[in-house]
Amino acid sequence: MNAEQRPLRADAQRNLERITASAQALFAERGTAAQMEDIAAHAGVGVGTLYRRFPTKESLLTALVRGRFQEFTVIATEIEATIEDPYDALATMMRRHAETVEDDAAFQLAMMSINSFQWEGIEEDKSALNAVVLRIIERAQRAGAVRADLRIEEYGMLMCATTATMYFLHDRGVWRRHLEIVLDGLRSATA
Amino acid sequence: MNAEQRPLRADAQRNLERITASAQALFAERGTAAQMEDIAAHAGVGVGTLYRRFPTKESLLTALVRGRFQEFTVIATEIEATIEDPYDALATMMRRHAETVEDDAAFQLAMMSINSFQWEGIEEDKSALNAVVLRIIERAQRAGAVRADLRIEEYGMLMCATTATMYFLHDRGVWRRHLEIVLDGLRSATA
DNA sequence: GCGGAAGAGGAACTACGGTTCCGTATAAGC
DNA sequence: GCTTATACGGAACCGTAGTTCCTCTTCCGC
Repeated sequence: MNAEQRPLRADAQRNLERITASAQALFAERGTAAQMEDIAAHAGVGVGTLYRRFPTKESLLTALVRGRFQEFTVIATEIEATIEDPYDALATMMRRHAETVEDDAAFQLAMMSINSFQWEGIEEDKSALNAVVLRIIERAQRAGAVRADLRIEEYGMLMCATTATMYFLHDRGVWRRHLEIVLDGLRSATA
Repeated sequence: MNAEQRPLRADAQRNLERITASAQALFAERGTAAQMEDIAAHAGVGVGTLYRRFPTKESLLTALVRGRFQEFTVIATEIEATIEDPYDALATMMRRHAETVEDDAAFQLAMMSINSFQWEGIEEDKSALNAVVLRIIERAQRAGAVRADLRIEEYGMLMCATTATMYFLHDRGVWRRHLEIVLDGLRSATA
């Protein structure tokens, strides 16, 4: 197969890093509308070089999105281990996840469409995250802090909604308000 | 000025209606990605004819969006006059507004970007709607049914979020779940 | 140092979709 | 019926942005 071939040549490695960084920066700033030529220029390479590493724009975006998405799992795991209070753990996770997305327009779009678009290989990442999130939700439910009818699939939905307020409403901070209202809505009716 | 010129020729009037209906149908089904040629074909006319009435795709979309947006005001006004219970009025308005958007992908996108995109002339429609919504919100607040810190600008934000769950999550009904949680979050902390 | 495989660059190619243009058709008034 | 302003159709045009391709360069093992 196309195996893990020998390491990249030194210059290629260097360029790959610059490309990745530039792509991250431009996608964050301009969303998925960022152009391949601009990314290449920003990285100081030609488009041909860019296409050698990432055969399509989508593959470039996907690589970046997966990388950032995996941070979600790291964050959730860290919170699970750190925060005692079951409700606080859930609330903090949601806030931290939203903050992760805050300054990256392309990532915002990716998060919203995570369930309606085929991001090559994202399914693995998604189930890894789901496992941790599920534990955090169930812990909060067992403690009676969160409505019992909250289902794991709804986590993505709530994040999608929160992210939309960032993406579409260019008013830093509104999303916090949305999340606050949602969190209030998640508290047990009998709290 | 370009005044209200004489009425359209009979055939032109007929075509205008078919164009409007086709555009509405295709934008609803395919979102803003619906193509001008397809719309013309669906209406049984050439693109030239389409462009005679609507000089740009954006103008066509805007006309449709404004039309649908105005329904919002009608709905809100009707609810204000009909529903006694202050909380119920607010909740019903949100549900009805969301339902209005439900089967129209382009309109969903328009609603989400209503504050970040220049929809020619939408400002008027927006302030007409705002007046009614404000009364409904304040009535609910005076009754102590809804958190006192809810601000009128947040209505659009909540609808944006709810709409996003329709647009991105292709699961009819999730949005109702989102709205339910939000509505719970809106109830007075002291309710 | 040399040979060649791996890499770089960027002009050119392509597909797509909105928009224009103009020759032809037709409604509507005399 | 005739005239003409209005309208129609759709091929052609154009800009945009992703992708390809081919020539030239550079790293790296012998």
